[in-house]
Amino acid sequence: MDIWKRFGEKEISHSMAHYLQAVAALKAEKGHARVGDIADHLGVSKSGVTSMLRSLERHGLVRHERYGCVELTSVGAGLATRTESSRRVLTMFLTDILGVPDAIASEDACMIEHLVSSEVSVELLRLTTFLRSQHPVARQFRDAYRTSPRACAAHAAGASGSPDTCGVCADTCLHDSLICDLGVAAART
Amino acid sequence: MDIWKRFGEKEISHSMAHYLQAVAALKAEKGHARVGDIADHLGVSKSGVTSMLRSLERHGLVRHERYGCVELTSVGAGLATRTESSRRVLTMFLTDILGVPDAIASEDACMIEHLVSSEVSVELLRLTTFLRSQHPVARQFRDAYRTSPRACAAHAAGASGSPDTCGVCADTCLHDSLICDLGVAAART
DNA sequence: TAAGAATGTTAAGGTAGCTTAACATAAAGA
DNA sequence: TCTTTATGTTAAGCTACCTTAACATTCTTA
Repeated sequence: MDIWKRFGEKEISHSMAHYLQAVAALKAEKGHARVGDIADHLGVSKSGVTSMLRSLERHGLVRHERYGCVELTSVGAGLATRTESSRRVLTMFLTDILGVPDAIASEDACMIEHLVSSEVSVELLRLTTFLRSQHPVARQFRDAYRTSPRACAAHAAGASGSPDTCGVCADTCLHDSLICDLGVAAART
Repeated sequence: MDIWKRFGEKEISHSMAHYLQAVAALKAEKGHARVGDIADHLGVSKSGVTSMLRSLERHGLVRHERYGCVELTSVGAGLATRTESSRRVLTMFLTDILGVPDAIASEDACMIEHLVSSEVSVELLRLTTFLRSQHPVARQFRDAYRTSPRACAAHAAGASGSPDTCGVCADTCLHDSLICDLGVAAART
């Protein structure tokens, strides 16, 4: 049970992913990426950028010489592209298939874009493409799903929760536990 | 464009989420959670547990007195349950709907369980429940989806990639960019 | 071409989350 | 009770990522 510890061992951190994407975006937008541009783009200080660039350079993801422009290595560029693609797929899945509001979809996608394996991203792309398509089954799905119950079917039925009928929730209703109001903000103050 | 910075402002961090789940699991399993148990369960040092408990106490998520047992507050317990539920829903979606291998599904779910909003978790539960159900449309979906093409349909067609036909990929094929071999490990050594 | 503005780096410091080593407390047994 | 063992805490130090303040370099322009 040690998977959780590998969080810090991912190929790139959340910050690194966004620095790489910033460099790629600036390069595409204005032809070059400089420390100040990156700082503005990400809303961090220039000194923070300098030190992150040192770290990215150590990881072989960018090239940067003192007072010069920043370039992505091929590995860095690949990572930037993959993260960006992952974010796009996630966002589209969350909005178009799950029907979550744009703001929430964007935020969730931003948080997890760099943590989702390429296997999952690819399958998510496949599912999203399929369910958005003109395939007759996809059309039927969209019609039927719109009216599908919001909560776990077995428990939503109200009938003293016969758990066996719900393979997802098993013995406890996941729906309720997912939406409980935690009031963490209040606890902090 | 500052969503990305709120990564560190989530109600709980990855580590905190797993500490809370560990306490809940130990409490359920042996009736109490002590520092050593938590350390063993998570594979960290006891001193690390002590200091994390101080932090969790500051956040109002646990109660802990010197040399005593650890208790979850109601907020902490709610957070533990929600994270656990989120993980279960994610894992089931990834394995049963997307068809990703168990090991990858577990790892991805572990990484993002605490980062996914409850809105998304709830909708994911609804979708998973529906697609696993005996609803005729769900059955048809399972039959049809099994043979659905693995790549973005428009690009997979091979035909000089007419992008307009693929609403997901737009101008660049996301499928290819998601699976590129990055060789980051190699770059590190 | 020298002054001033724009840009970039270094230095020092803060939080989070981990480590090991040394120390403190509690529990058990002779 | 007194000692041994189990358990928990403190101290010091590490990396990552951010900050501000001070300093260095480069660009621009008069």
